[in-house]
Amino acid sequence: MGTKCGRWNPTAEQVKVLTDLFRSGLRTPTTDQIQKISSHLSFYGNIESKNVFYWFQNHKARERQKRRRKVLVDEPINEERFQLCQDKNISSNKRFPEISYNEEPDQAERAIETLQLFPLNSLSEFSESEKLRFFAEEYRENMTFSCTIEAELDHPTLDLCLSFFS
Amino acid sequence: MGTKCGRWNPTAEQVKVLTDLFRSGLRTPTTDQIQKISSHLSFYGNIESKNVFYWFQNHKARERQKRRRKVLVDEPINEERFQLCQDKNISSNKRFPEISYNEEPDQAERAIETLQLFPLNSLSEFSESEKLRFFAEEYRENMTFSCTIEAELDHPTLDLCLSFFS
DNA sequence: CAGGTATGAATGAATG
DNA sequence: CATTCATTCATACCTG
Repeated sequence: MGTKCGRWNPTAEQVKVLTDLFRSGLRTPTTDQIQKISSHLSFYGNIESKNVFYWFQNHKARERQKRRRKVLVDEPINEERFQLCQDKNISSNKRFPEISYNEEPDQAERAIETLQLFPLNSLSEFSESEKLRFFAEEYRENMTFSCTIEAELDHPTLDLCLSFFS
Repeated sequence: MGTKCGRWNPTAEQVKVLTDLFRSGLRTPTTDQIQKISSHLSFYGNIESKNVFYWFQNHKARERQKRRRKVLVDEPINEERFQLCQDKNISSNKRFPEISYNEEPDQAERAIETLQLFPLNSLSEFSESEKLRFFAEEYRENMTFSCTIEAELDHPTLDLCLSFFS
């Protein structure tokens, strides 16, 4: 338990709902949506609207950051390894299963490979393309979002078919 | 060795380079810098960008912690202020209407208590002195950072003379 | 092996 | 939306 209670400590159920919403495409909930989500999640424990707000802010930002770094470092080096890394993803964190490391069979080999692919002076080229990187992920932003989350518990379903386009 | 690869385990060389960079004044590297550093350090072993990111975050934060603890020892009076400031956060957020479905019974009480101990003007004053206190150590933050690390090995030098202010 | 410490990792909460 | 800070969790490693 986070006992200190200085800050919000989401329960597993709360995280699940939030994650489901996120995976369903919700990124920047409106005030109304935040209210409803918060109200719904209060069933599972203490929560405030701002917690929901921050959660989405953080989750979106970190998803972006993660991708930013992956694309530049992992992907170009070796796509197969990257895939393997994703597939072998084992939750190392009880609360938020995240990416995990896969053991590189040969570190020295990879290092050499990396250096060959990315001599220092060629790295600067990526700075440019870095800026036009992720447009695709934003395409949902202004779309109507309609989703119903199954709570898997005896709590009423969270119906988010809100007046989204008013 | 922690061959488990459950989490990144920096090699001595990696730590040395990172520490040298830190000592040279680098505190919060940009994404580009993180990329370059990570790429460079991959020569010494497996590493990801986020490892570099976390390393600087942690190192800076813990440096701050140490300094703060030292100050607390020197001036015990400040300790109370620190504790109170950290434990009881004033809920005076304007962005969030504080709909609060689960109101903490003693929240109002604590808020009053906090206000009594720290009238607004004294709080801001403290905040300012805090900033001043640690200004010295961060003065490099926005300055141009230019440093060349000697790797002491047969690996090419890491040249971080980047376009810092673009 | 137990307990403590150092530190990697994560994330809530801001701020500009 | 990015960036940063504070705090906490998790784990490697050391020591007795």
